[in-house]
Amino acid sequence: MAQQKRTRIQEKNRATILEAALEVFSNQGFRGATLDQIATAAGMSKPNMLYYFRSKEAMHIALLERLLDTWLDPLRTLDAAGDPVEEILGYVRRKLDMARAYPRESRLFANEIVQGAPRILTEIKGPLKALVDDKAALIAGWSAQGRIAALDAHHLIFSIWATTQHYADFDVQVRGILAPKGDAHFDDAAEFLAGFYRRALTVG
Amino acid sequence: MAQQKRTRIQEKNRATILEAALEVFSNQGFRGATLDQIATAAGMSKPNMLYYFRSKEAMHIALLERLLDTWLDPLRTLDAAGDPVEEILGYVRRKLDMARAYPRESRLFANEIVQGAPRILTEIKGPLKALVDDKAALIAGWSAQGRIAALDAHHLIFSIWATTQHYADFDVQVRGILAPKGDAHFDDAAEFLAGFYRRALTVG
DNA sequence: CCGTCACTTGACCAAGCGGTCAACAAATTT
DNA sequence: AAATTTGTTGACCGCTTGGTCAAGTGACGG
Repeated sequence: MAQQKRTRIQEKNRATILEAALEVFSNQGFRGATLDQIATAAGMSKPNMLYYFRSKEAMHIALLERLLDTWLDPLRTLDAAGDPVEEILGYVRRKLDMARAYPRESRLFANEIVQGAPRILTEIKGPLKALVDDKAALIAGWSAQGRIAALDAHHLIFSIWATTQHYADFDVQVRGILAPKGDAHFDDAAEFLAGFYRRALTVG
Repeated sequence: MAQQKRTRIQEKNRATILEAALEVFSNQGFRGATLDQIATAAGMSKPNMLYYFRSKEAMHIALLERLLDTWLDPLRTLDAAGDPVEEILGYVRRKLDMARAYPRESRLFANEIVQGAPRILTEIKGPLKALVDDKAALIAGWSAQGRIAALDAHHLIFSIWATTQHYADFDVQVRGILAPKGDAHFDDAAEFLAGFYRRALTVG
């Protein structure tokens, strides 16, 4: 049943369900979400929803799998041939754009990790670690050549994840503190991070 | 009932329950935690536990209240009289020490915020915002005087929160990627962040 | 118009949940 | 040592939850 041909109705309904599940899971967490909430958000009956996904967990797994792919794209495009500082700044910008465009995906991921990543730990230790190690080696090379400041590449990547995803995951806190300023805090963050990382990376 | 005299037994049992509740809430989130889990962790019966806290939510609120106080201490000690760069670096170090010493508290807080901070939004918009605005003004002053680089003080504070709490909240991810390295990643993080923030803050 | 198969749902169920209660045990006061 | 208050728990309750099932509807080829 893994890779069967799917009808147009199946394609559409599965997409509708995942959209609704993302909305609910990202706001309430896995345990906090209920099938009734998701069914209501998807505009269909609960049994019908379970006709497309055999369980609540199946929806969650489907979402996480779909997520990891797109989530790592910004890092994949880090180019060994480019200018080191500009490459890393570009990565920061792409990651922040992603947090702005897909905050629900970011929170879904955060929820999963904070609670011990019970469903994607193997993905983290496998493909994710492999990609990060690869790009960290690239950055470490730049650092060793003196083309960027001397720093630990893994922790640099962690800091980029942390500072960018923070604006999606901790959105209510950011808004609460920045209030009554408007919705421009993502633009302000982009400007701040650009200057910040440029100074931190530039050698000498 | 707010500030009644409490017997020694009450003092001890309430502490035991909160310790158990912190353990469970920080790992499973509010909805994911069950009273039975907490009661088992606390080594007492469920009704007895509810004799000390009238509801699950009461435990959660008690934990969050206790948390916010200590959580903001590192920021409070930011001293206007000190050297700007060293003061901020000291804050980074204290915040990271806190993430290392109290990861459960950090995850409890993260869980709450990620899911919209339903129980502490007023605290965030009130006392937390007040303190942050105060210290941000101090940092902005340093920045305007050219004693640190030109940057947005609020976003600097956000970046410090993000980079330090990341090591507590996303611990499994950090470990998964850094494996099979040992437990020294907090020390590595401290070294990385020190150099990183020093370069980012020092004026050109 | 019949058979088949994808699709849909109201009604239902068993398990897990937060919380109550009555009865009992242990301290503490008198 | 009686009386009263404080601490403790097994049994239970009503509700929510994830998931099932039987019965149905609709589409479509022959």
